[in-house]
Amino acid sequence: MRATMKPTINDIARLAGVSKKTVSRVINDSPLLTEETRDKVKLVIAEHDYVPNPQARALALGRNFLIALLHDNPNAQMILNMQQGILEGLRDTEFAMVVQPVNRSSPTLIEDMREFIVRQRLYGIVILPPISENDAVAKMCQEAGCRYVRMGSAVLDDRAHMVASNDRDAVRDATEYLIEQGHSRIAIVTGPQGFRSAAERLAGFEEALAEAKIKLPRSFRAQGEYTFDSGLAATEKLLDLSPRPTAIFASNDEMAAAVLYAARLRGLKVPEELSIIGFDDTPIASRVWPPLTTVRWPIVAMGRSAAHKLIAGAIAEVDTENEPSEFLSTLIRRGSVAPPKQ
Amino acid sequence: MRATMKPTINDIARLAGVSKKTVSRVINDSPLLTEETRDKVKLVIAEHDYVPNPQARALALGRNFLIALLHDNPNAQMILNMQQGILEGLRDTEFAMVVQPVNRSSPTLIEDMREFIVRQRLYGIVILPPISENDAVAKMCQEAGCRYVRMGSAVLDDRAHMVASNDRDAVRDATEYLIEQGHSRIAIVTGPQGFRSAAERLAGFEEALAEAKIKLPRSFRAQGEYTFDSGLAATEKLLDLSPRPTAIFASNDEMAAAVLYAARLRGLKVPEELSIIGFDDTPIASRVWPPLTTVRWPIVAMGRSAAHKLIAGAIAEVDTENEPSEFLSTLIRRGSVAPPKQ
DNA sequence: CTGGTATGGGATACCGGTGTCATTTGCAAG
DNA sequence: CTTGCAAATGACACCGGTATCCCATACCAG
Repeated sequence: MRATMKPTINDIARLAGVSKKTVSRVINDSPLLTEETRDKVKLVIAEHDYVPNPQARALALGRNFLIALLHDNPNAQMILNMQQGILEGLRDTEFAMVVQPVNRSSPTLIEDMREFIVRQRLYGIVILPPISENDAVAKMCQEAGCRYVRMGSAVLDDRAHMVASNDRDAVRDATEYLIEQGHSRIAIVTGPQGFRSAAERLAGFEEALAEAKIKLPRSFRAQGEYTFDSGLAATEKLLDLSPRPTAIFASNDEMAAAVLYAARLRGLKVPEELSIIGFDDTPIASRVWPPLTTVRWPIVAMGRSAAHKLIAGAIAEVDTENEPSEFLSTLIRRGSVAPPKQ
Repeated sequence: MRATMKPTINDIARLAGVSKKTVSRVINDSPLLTEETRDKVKLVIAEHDYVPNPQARALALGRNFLIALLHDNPNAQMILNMQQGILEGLRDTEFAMVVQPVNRSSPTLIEDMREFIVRQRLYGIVILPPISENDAVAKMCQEAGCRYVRMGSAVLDDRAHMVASNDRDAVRDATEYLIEQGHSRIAIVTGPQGFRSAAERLAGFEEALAEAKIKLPRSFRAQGEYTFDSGLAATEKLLDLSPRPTAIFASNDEMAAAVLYAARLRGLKVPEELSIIGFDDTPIASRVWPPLTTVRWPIVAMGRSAAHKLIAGAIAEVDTENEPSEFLSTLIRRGSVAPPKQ
């Protein structure tokens, strides 16, 4: 039915009776054209389903229309939501999104990434935590001539390069909620050493306790690694204490699920004998019994914002002015928190 | 330090004292070259970190080096594993992977997809279930001149275009396991109408029961939609029955988690009073208590295979001969199955 | 009527590769 | 010492766009 060959700019130029440069001007919304000429060309373009070849444009313009998502993160839902957000931000543009997981502990990390960026001539790159906390990576992007935006749990770069949630405030709120419920023996399962998000969440937790003049014994701070198994081990230690905590804040949902699991293993009733708050609001939080009270951060909106920051300048409609660099999280109250029974 | 500009083929040609065509031949492993020339050029390439511009190659060759992953699926872990598999299959090639979610129920689905394919001049496309079951989509890919591979739970296209698990066999095995344990009142929460995977899983379930001469009352077949909430509603109906089933097979883990949740709501002990088997082996299966017995299918291997099938021919090292078009699933035995207590 | 100046639009080179075909080189046979 | 032929290399056009610069026309003032 339709032409079997994709029409090129030359075809359109010939059919419209103009030069290919004029067609190019129409495509690029050049202001130098008569309305008449523009309409004439646009009509031909529409009639023939003409789509400019992005490879040719990329070659001529010296930049590719590819945004990469870089991650080294086990949280599938988070990555997928981020993908969704970025794609929303890229909608109706000619940009596409490529996804690239990396290995944080690889010794050739920086070189591998540079190779990837150079190979694909990437236009921009969104870096997810925890690797986004690595300044060397950001520096390399800069050097490689690739725009970048870092996602994170605190602002660690200038506005243009950062989209952050405010984990500290969110955890402070969550902890205050536990305190309001009457808890005073509150423990935390922290995230891994060296993770900014882990540090921020711990800081928020400590701030809330300090403000309420509640002491945090060293033993109430158990180290986790953001994984289910590490959460399990950490919780075991906490529940072995005497007196044991009446509430536990886990630095992510994966570990919060582990806290719940560990409580079940010992026959502890949740939330009557142990209150739990998690972080992330992944699907797992609402699939366990009881459903977990947790902190939700606006991943999709943050992804959208990151995409906008990257392509601002390339796309006329996108302006980065009203893109915040910090997003607010909210506490989702479900069934895993209750006042302590004395 | 390093040259600030990326070297081009002309730079390399000049520095090596050969024509750019010769450099091109080196890049493409042409057999027509002297070892001497080849080595000389390769040395220069290495010295200057030269990477051919993929956009230029794509333009000259008339095909892009982009593989797309198309999905319309709520299962984040599955999609991410698939991404991982595809990227493994693409490793050390110049191909990159772009990700594109679609809306199955959009009336403009086919046109949107065609637009996407044509716009990006995609080299190939991996289609995930359930949209992979849509023959119109496959036909459109064909027409648009885009290679495709469909993932699915049964073979519904020729070898070259299909990577499938065998859900029917896997569910038959799982059901037989329940029967071996002594269950005879076994119910199923099915997947949504019109999904091939749902039909296959149901078929396997029915085959096992028929073989064991166990009757499947109509009321023991509750319709779900692969979502947690639908699984919850379906389970409520099953548990209202009298006598109620002693075991439930849920057609995916999300719904299996809902079965568990529903059992808890009524104070039923799992697995003592109710055995549960799920499907997918998503992380949630091992995060709930008790951990779910479930069917695991080799998503990563399947993704890798799909990528290989797509780029076979483009990459010398990849041959599609030993790529199976059907992959086997395995039953993962955890804690949600026990003999019925009479 | 002439000359100056905007302004729309075209000719041509160029982006960085690849295909085609011509040319050079090496070496055995005549 | 030619000639013949195959192997190795190069010249040049081309892929489908964009940038630069130049020309044609229209409009205006003097």
